[in-house]
Amino acid sequence: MTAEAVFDQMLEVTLLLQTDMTRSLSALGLTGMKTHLLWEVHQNGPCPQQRLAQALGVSPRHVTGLVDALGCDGFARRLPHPHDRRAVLVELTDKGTATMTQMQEQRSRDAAALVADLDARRVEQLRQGLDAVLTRLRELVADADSGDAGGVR
Amino acid sequence: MTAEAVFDQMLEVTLLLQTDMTRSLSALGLTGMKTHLLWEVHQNGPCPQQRLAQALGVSPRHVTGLVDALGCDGFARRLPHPHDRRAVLVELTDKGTATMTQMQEQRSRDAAALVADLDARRVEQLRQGLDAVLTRLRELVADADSGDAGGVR
DNA sequence: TATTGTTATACTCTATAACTATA
DNA sequence: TATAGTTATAGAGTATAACAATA
Repeated sequence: MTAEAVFDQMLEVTLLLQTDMTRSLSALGLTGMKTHLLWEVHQNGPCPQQRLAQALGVSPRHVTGLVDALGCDGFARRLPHPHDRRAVLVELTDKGTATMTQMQEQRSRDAAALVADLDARRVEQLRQGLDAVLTRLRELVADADSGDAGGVR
Repeated sequence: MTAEAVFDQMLEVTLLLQTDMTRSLSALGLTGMKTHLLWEVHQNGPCPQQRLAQALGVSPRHVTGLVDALGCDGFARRLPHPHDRRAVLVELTDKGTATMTQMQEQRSRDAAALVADLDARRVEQLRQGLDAVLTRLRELVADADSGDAGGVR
């Protein structure tokens, strides 16, 4: 059935995208989590670790380790929080900022390369198809979520 | 640009599919790797660990651990190899076979649910669009591969 | 001598709990 | 008393290297 073909394709996309991302990040000495953290700080500016832990959905302890490692590799550093002496702010170094900027540019190039074989009408059809699938997929995941957490409902 | 919208959608598909898969597998006491191993054996029948290591792209040592864990949880077991006393064959238990069969059925249901909002023509358009994107994506990944491994060439 | 699998060891990612300093 | 972050500890997942049994 065609539905299964589409599902298989999406699984392959998932596999390839993940493989490629893991590999290109590890060439920079980064992991998905470290990159996610860097991305948050790049988007929102200097940020206390507590908030990063919530944004990334990991433990505060884990953020300590992440920031330690990113500090070691020169991507980020800790600043004293101006009003709360318990907290620290994490900010990007020049290297961290440059890395995030390059990543954005690379993403644009990859996006263009991916649909290079399709004319504009086809790309738009693809976008609409993926939109419908994503709507359903979000529902499926949310259902499983509440089923896990909420029990009977 | 629309190309970037499509790219973002594919990233979201990747994220959702992976989140959902990790969660539903862990409810069964499985990981992606263990499931992949089970899948190989389910498809190809009893199999020496060496071949599994190559199929999964992991170290032989890792397969030992995987098979130990799967044996512990009753999904698979080791058999003596009939012709080579160095080797063992890994085969599925009834529980392992039943689990793989259920997974296939669930996959069919999920595939149908995902495109439920689209008529057959739209699904076919989506399939063709994804096909073009996948062709490019495979190239991108393969290029990065040879760039990593093969050097200048 | 080459191959299959295992024992020994280590590194990364991630979590929980106890503790310190500050609010 | 509550909050931010760190120290201590632990458990997956994965790798390499050395070793045993067999080919």
